[in-house]
Amino acid sequence: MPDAAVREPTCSIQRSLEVLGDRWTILILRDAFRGVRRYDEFRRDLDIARPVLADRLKRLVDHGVLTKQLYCEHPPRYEYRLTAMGMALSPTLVALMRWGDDWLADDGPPTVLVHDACGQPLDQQFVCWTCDQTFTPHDIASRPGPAAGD
Amino acid sequence: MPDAAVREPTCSIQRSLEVLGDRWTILILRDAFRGVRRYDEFRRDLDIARPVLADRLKRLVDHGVLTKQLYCEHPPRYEYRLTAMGMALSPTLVALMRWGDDWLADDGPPTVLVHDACGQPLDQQFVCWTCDQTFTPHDIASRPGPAAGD
DNA sequence: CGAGTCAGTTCGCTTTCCGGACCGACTTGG
DNA sequence: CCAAGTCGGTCCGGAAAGCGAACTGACTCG
Repeated sequence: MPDAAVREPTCSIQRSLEVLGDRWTILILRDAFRGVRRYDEFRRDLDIARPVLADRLKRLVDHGVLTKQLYCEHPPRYEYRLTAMGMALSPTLVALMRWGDDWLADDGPPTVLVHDACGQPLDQQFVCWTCDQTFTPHDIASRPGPAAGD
Repeated sequence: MPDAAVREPTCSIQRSLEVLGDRWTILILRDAFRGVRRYDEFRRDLDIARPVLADRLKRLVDHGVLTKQLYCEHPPRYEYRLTAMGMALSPTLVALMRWGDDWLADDGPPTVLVHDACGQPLDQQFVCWTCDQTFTPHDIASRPGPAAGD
């Protein structure tokens, strides 16, 4: 049995958490998906301390999840928008929200996500395009990928 | 002095984060999905400080995400297993993992999740059962749910 | 009997987090 | 021109959380 000395970031969940692994960061992104873009808007909505918000926004920009765009020249004012990388977090946030809906919301979901085209509630599923079917967590297996260490 | 009742979260993401919103908690759950069940196994794998692990396991058990089951009478030994509530976090962890794969893993994914039945990589999609189709984040809308406050 | 395992708890120390105060650029009103 | 207000931050000291090391206690194994 080899020692656990080989503690490298070889896990994608761990890598993701290095960017998102903090209570405020996820809430900032939730707001971003809702359309919030400005420093003060985030601050008022989240009731977050100023230094913490500034730090989290900077981290997210540094990681490429948000961009800082000039929207006013005099005085210089910026807004924070989701990049493609940020938009790609949508499934994660949706999954988190649905879990809260299902297991923590006694009175039913406060907000329901729907398919824009028809207005019906959306579902989130694992899909196999080969078998052309959806399936449950129990039918998931895992195998080493291209960057498998050992 | 802020009233606790007013600050009660009306957002399912926020409620979820009250249970999961901590770097270690997610990693513990990742290990649980991998089949890790015992205190010392978690500790060695995560290289987490003992008091922190004990606290996180207790929190997860208190919230109903894990159960503590006796697996040895003499001496009494327990193992931590995912409940249905815990298993329901699967889409969240899969989404996190895939995001890391797509945006943070330069050399490709270290681990690939596959459909157990056929061995082909799985996909995760938003599904509308009314329109009988999958769709992207851009086609999501939201509306107030049953528990919409104001 | 002594060493080892498993599952914790207790104790200080250190790092990180947080909220309030402060800062600077600019606009608006008088 | 000066005063007040807004926006987007930075700085600082106290509070909380994280951490490693040591200790406990119930058992097993040789």
